[in-house]
Amino acid sequence: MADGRSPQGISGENLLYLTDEQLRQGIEAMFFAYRGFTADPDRILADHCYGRAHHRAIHFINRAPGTTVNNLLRILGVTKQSLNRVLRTLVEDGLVESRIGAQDKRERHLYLTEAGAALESQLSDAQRARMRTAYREAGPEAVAGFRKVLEAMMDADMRRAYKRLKEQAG
Amino acid sequence: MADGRSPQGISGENLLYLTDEQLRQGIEAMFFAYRGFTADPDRILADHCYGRAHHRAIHFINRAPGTTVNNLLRILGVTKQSLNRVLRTLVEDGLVESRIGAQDKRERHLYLTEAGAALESQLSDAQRARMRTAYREAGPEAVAGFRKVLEAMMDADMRRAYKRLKEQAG
DNA sequence: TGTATACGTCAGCCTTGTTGACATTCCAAG
DNA sequence: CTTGGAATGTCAACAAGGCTGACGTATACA
Repeated sequence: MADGRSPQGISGENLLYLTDEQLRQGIEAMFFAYRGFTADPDRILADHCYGRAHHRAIHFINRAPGTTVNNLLRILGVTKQSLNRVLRTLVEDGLVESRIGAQDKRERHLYLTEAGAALESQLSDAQRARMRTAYREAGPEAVAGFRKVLEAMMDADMRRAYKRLKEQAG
Repeated sequence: MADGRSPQGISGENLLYLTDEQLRQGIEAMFFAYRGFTADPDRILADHCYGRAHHRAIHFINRAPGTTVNNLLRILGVTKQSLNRVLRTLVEDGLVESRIGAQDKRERHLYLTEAGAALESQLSDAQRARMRTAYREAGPEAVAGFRKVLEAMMDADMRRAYKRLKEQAG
């Protein structure tokens, strides 16, 4: 690895895209792209005195209405204290509704209110617009590859969560 | 857009990958993948009592040795106060050396020390390993598409910074 | 009845971002 | 030579959003 090549690059096949330099460019691309990815929602959120954490909660509540707190916790990968702080302000501000479960009354099922859905679609529109431009610029084959690599980059449990969401509404 | 299709999806061409649902899946893929992307370095950093901000500084100093603080500031997109705090601890801990500029003595040129380079390569190895696995799993065409979409997702100034780094050491 | 689960909450800590104010050093233009 | 502005560093204060630990309540279930 000290020669700037991955072990695979040395063995037989011509895997130039696996050189350390190519991998590093991929790493930097992820870094810079993620900044672009969050830039538009961040601006909107700032106007509403919210942060990225609120966006994430709103996004996944919209994606899976009626989801429980525990479920959301697993998807977001934060502690319940962190999530609760965000969730509490969203409920107080009337963007999220928390309903006690019908079967299991310990659970709280989360829903966006009308106001919550309005903010969600404002954020979502902005982020999709960026995505759409990038997708159109890159073309369908590139998009397929993009998603393939991203999926391969996820931790196993996140990949499961991702696929579950896809099937749910795909 | 209320019908779940992008405007482009309606006009003539069959651009199914631009439906709102497809775009949303891309958004979620970015979110989950970025978690995986940072997971390995984060674990290593925690052992050293550092955070992601230290990683970013170390990465780009390694990438462009002798870079100035201002240059780093632009690349990282944070305030000088934020960067300075991180940089100060790295200098105090002997991972980064800050040399006063030869031509312009106001500038500080940043270099990794041996210890800094050691941590950099530990972090880098871990992150590259994840990237390599993902790349190998997805294949060369997917990788090309991945990078194409990421580049298209960046803000203009970040795309310039990204390309400059690529040319520098590509 | 006792244990486990789901959720909320309080307190405190850390990292990492922000703004504002101010000092220093130095280049360059007048 | 002086002065304006750029590059850098530093102090202070603050906020978001992570974290841990501890504790309480309601519910479910064996």
